[in-house]
Amino acid sequence: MRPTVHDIAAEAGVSLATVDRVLNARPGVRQKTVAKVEAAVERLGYVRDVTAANLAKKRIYPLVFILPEGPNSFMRGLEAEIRAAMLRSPAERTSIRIETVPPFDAKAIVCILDLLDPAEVTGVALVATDTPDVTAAVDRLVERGVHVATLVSDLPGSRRIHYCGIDNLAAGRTAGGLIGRFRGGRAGKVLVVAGSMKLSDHMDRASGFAEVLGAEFPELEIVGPVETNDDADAVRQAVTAALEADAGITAIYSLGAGTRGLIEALAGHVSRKLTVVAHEVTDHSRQALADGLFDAVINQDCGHEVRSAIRVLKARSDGLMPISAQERIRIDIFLRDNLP
Amino acid sequence: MRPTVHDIAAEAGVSLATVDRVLNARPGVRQKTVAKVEAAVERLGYVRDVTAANLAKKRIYPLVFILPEGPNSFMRGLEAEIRAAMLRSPAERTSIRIETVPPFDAKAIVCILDLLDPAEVTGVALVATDTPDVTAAVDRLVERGVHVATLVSDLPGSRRIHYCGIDNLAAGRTAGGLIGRFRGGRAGKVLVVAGSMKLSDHMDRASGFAEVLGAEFPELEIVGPVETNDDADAVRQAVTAALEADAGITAIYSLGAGTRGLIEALAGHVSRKLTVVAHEVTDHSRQALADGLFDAVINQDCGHEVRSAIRVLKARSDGLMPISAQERIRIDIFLRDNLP
DNA sequence: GAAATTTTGAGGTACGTAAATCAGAAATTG
DNA sequence: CAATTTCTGATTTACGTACCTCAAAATTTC
Repeated sequence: MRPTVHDIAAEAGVSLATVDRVLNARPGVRQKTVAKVEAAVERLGYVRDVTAANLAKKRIYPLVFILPEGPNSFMRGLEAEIRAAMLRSPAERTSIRIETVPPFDAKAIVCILDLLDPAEVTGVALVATDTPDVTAAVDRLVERGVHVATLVSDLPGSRRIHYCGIDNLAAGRTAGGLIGRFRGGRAGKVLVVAGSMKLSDHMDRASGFAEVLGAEFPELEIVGPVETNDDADAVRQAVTAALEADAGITAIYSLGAGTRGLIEALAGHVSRKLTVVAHEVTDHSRQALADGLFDAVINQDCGHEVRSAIRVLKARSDGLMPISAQERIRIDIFLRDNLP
Repeated sequence: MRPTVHDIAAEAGVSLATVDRVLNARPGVRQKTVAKVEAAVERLGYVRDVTAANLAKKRIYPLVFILPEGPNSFMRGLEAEIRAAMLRSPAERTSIRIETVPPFDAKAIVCILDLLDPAEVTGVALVATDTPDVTAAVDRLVERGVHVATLVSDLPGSRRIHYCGIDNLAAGRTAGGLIGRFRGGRAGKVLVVAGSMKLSDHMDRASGFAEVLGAEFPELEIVGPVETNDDADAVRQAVTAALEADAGITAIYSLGAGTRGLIEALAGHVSRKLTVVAHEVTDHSRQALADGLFDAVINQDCGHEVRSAIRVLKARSDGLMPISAQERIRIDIFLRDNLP
């Protein structure tokens, strides 16, 4: 049987009340006595029963998710997963609020972060552009005692406790490896379509992609990246223009959103037999895979990301470390043959 | 606030004791009263607080994992994950026992299953060959009230409550899609190396692979599958023999274990520039990817599988349904570019 | 060394559920 | 209608922890 507070009290030769004071960092215990209790905890290998503690505390974890509004299918899928998690709130002792902000609007994010009350929120998960003001706002919030996790796109220099998303450098490299192998050594140009280089995930994907093409597939030349702000119409126009301007383009790597626009542009050039790799499984990309318009789609499981964010934020609020392997978000590769 | 048993008692106009009798299916309650309580539960949307219940019950979940012994790296990785889960046992209220059996030894599995005492075990997760005697033993165990989950390889006709593993038909299709695209339309033969057709996962992979090649890549002809019982030496001999016998082989799909043998065989034929897809990331396959000997490795995250098995078996013991999306094991595709 | 302060002990209640006892009420049986 | 049997209520203890109060002990301060 695992030891309880009673065992600690007996082992340390103090009363239950003192053990409680030490374990919960309450004042009024001499340093010498604190050491005795801590030694007993160490000796017996005591670990607080979090479920019993939560029951006694009637603890709930108030969490806030911040993500962009708008038609972006991936973000809406993410939101759906958050809503699914909200349905499990009673069982998981969470209380989740969703805040949406205009896409690429750093000021709006900063504003929300600064208005959060640490007394009312224990953790925040946010999808953010990697700009200095957002990083600063995150750091201010962490300073005020709120745990912050980044979602989908990281803020590398910030004090966030965890990043819930895929390794985007590896994702870009994967795309490079796939396109390179699919082209089978034939020379040509690859159009790279991105949303915004202010998003660290897009930056990383572009870097990883360029790295692999440079190292393993020198016969492929990169065109771009063109920035579209993840807007489908902008993507359609940019891709159409590029394809018409340059007959040497034989492949496309779309590392951002606006997949609908990409599909519309491709529909006008079916004869080109382009190798296409895009990101995120949505209704559109799924159909494009099935139709043979896309060769592969790189995906991140947003359900996993949301559940991971909740686990990590809860664990940190309890002062625990999460299972790191469980929190690693995998890079999923879908071909038409393994669509779920 | 979510309703408690007290609220149910008040709402139904009965005592706490009666609510308890109904909720825990204890005898001595008239059908009419049961209905009253159930109606109150329905009206208030009561859900039992599992953590409080477990605390009161001092509940632990005794689980048994059955897996093959021997040098198979994947199985040893699986065992390592089970041992990692055992370290979390105190917090997760599990008590896990590992039983190992000789590989492909159906009788040994049957023997262990039949000797399990339902009073001492609530759930079993096993890696098994798909043979009628194992299926029958699983059904007997389920009949005796033990929850059974299959791990890695399924027992399709059995009464197991859950299969913790990838969709192997889709995995085979994925391998087909990858090899087909990597070959870029060039005709040739693909050697398929399997462990045993008595394993449903190997069967499914072979079927999926053949399906995609037949439908999408008719220029590729399948040789095999050759069966090696997942023995590395047998794999080496089989692959070496096939490569020497047939100069038309341009690709290999290794859908079972014994990857070391495959690598040794390939080392003697580096000039052939074969397209190779294998299963499971291990030290060997990781090195082969890095060396460019393998083009892709299809993987299943055994940590996820173990955690999923534990969650499912626990949930079923509590009469709950797990989050199905969380329990779907993804097919991971690794290129040298996205190795973790 | 008395007074003030800090530290500690003892005991209780609570969280939501499980599980038990025992007395009393209701229904069924003869 | 009495004697059973079946059902129900009231109450208690327990799980492991949190948090509270009050008194007693130990320590520090003057």
